[in-house]
Formats: sequence, C-alpha cells, structure tokens
Amino acid sequence: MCNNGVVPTESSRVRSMNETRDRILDVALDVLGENPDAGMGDIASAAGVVRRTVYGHFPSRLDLVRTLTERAVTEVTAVLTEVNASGAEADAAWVEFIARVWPVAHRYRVLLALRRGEYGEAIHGLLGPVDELLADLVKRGQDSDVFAQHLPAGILSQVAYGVVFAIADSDLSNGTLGARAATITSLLMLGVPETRAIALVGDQP
Amino acid sequence: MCNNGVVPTESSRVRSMNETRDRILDVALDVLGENPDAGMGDIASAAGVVRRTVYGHFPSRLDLVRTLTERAVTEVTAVLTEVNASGAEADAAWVEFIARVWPVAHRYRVLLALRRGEYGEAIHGLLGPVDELLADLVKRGQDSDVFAQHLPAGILSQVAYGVVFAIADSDLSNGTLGARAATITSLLMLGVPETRAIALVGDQP
DNA sequence: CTCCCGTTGCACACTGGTGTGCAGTCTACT
DNA sequence: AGTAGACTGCACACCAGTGTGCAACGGGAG
Repeated sequence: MCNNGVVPTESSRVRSMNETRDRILDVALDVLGENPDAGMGDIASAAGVVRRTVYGHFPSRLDLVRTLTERAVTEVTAVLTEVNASGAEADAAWVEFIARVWPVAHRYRVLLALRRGEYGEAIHGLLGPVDELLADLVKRGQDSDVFAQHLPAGILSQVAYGVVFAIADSDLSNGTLGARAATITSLLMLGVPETRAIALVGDQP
Repeated sequence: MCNNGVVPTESSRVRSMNETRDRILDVALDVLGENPDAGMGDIASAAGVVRRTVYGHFPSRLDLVRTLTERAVTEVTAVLTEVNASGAEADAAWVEFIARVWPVAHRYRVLLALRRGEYGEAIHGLLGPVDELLADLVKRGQDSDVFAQHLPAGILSQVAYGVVFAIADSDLSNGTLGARAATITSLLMLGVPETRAIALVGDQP
C-alpha cells in the first residue's frame, strides 16, 4: 500500500464529493446569514446543485445546521484555548481573542438567529464548551481585578460575547470598524477603563 | 346627546370587542415572546378565542405584528421624550430611561427576534423615530463629555439599546437583576466610569 | 469496456401555516 | 320582539417547505 494512514484510494472520487459537501456548507452560511429562514432549495441553488443532492449529504435540515454549529464550535474553541493558555493579562487576552475570533463570528453570525426557534436546543447544547472557556477567561480577569465584578463571570461573559455577536450581526460588521467597535465596546462593558481600552486596541488595530 | 366628545353609544358592545382585541394583542406578546414562530392558531387558543376571530380583528399576521410594533413605539417614545426633556445630565437621564423602559422592553422583546425575517422591514420602518430620539440622547452625552466618543452617536446608541434588549431577552430578564445588569452594562459601554455608573444606579435601584 | 456511484430531474406524499367563506348561535341594543 | 353584530365552527383552497423514491446520466476507477 502506498498510503500513510489516510485513505488515498478513491482519491478523486471522494475528494470531489467532499468538495461539494464543503461547498454546500460554505454557501449555506452565506445564504442563511442573509435569511435564516431560507430553505434547502435556496441553499442548493446557491451551491450550484440540486436540492436532492443536499439531502444526499445531509439527511435533514437539522443535520446541516448541526454540522455548521460543530464547525463553529471547533474554530472558536481552538482560538479560545490558545488565547487562554497564552498567559497574557485577561484584558489583553480578550483583545486578542476578539481580533482572532472576529472573522469566525462574522461568518457564523447566523447561529445567533438560529439559536431560537426549532434548532435552539441543539445549538445551545453544542455551545456548552465555548461558554465554559469564555467564563473562565472572564473569571480570570475578575480575579486579577482588570474586569469589573458587577456581574458574575458566567453572566458577564454571556453578555459580552452576545454584544460581539450582535455587532458582528449588525450593519457595521464589514471592514475593520466593526472589529474595533466590538472590541472597545466589549472591553468597556467588562469594566476596563476607556483609556486602557483604547490603548489596548491601539496595539492590535 | 349625553356624551362629551367620545362615542358612548354601543358602549358595552364596542367595549367588549375592544376587550377581546386588546386581549389578543396582550397574549400575542406572551406567545410570540416564547416562540416567535408561533402561528395565529396558537395566539388564538391562548387568548381563549377561535382562529377565525383573530382574523376578524387583524386581516393578516402582518397587521397584528404591525399593531404590536406601533404600541411599542408609542410607549417607548413617550418615555424617551419625557426623559429627554427632563434636563438632567445625559448619564442620569439614561439611567432613568432604562429604569422606566425596562418593563416595556421586556414585554416587547419579541420584536427583536421578529426584526429579521419577513417582518424586518416593516418593524424597522416603524422604529425610525425611536432611533432618532435615542441618538439625540447619546449625542447630548457625548457633547457634554459624559459619554465616550469612540463611536458615532448613531451607532453607539444602536449598540447600547441593542444590549438592553439582549439582556431583556436573556434568561436574567426576570427580577430586578436584569434591570441592574442592563443599566450598568449599558452605562459602561457608553463610556461612563465604573464608579460613577454604580453610584448612578445606586440612586435608582 | 464495464461497473460504480455521485449527481440529476422528476415524481410524490406529507405537514403546517395562511387566509377566506358561510351558516349558525348568543347577546346587547332598539 | 326584533335585529345587528361579534363570535363560533366548520369548510375549503392555497402555498411553501420537507423528505423520499426512482429512473436516468456521466465520468472516474477497476
């Protein structure tokens, strides 16, 4: 055998299949991002494929959404653990986290809308680990007195990341303005003084 | 004639009709608040009435939502103009605004979810006046240097009131905790220092 | 060349919500 | 007593989306 662990056989076959599968997922993010109520037909058309084919890859609409959510969780978790382990001060870590998670949040902003109504429970369940890591970071900031303690870490982290998603979902999500706005705003609401907040984002524009 | 300007005739008739109409509207807020995708049937049942009757008062689902939105706009505008005219400092005015608008925001939180998808345009149109008044208040605060200027007033006001609605929509919307959280958080993100913010909400708990 | 298999295009049944029509009932006003 | 009108209960047509079945087609793998 000429392979080294991964399946090389059917190379072109399964590769083109995975291509369409990935294309469906990618385009589903765009389409659902514009209209969370878009149907499988809309997604299929946008992916240059027939509705029947989409059902070939994802037996039901829920499967598609679930896969999308799992993707998002994976990406966000990767960034979050890395930032959490960097040993930087909590506020600086937060700035880096937002900067790196911003494109991801923008791409997956649709999950915010999908979070209520029909798929809410499924998405909420998948998002558990992310919530924990987020709360850890905020807790660390509160313990070292760089974040305010007017709210418990669990809630404060939820509100803060809610704001980031809200801005990512709003009109100003394009360009760097959105990222700056989200970073400064979330820092302020975490209790970081304005001067310090602006200094921090100045470092990473 | 025995009336003084308003129609007294058909008193009991139209009154009981308005009662059911108002009851439908009230219960629609509750039902849609729990599930924005609830159908006319669900609303009708919850209102103790038949689906056909709802269509008697509101020819289409859009009419119902529009009426709900108009109600919300009226109530919020009333509070906002009153607070805006009180002549208080902008941050204090903001605190009073949130305190008084909180029950309203909580009741009408469903409009946040309904704002996208199908009715988004209609709702957005109705909300125009509110946005302006809100921006005025924030602008006043920025001009008198009690609010931060890291974002233009139009955007900052949108983000701030978005956060208030987000908290009103979240799990901690019940009790006074939600109101406190929303007030402090929005003050912080408006650039009010933490000590000042806590002092302000201490005045009006 | 032949087979496999992803894809296509069409078919269908099913669900759930919307909006309408109409005859009937009950009740407050005349 | 009679009537207007709000409400009911049932009917219907309509639409949009979901999920499935199946006979082709077409290109890469054996």
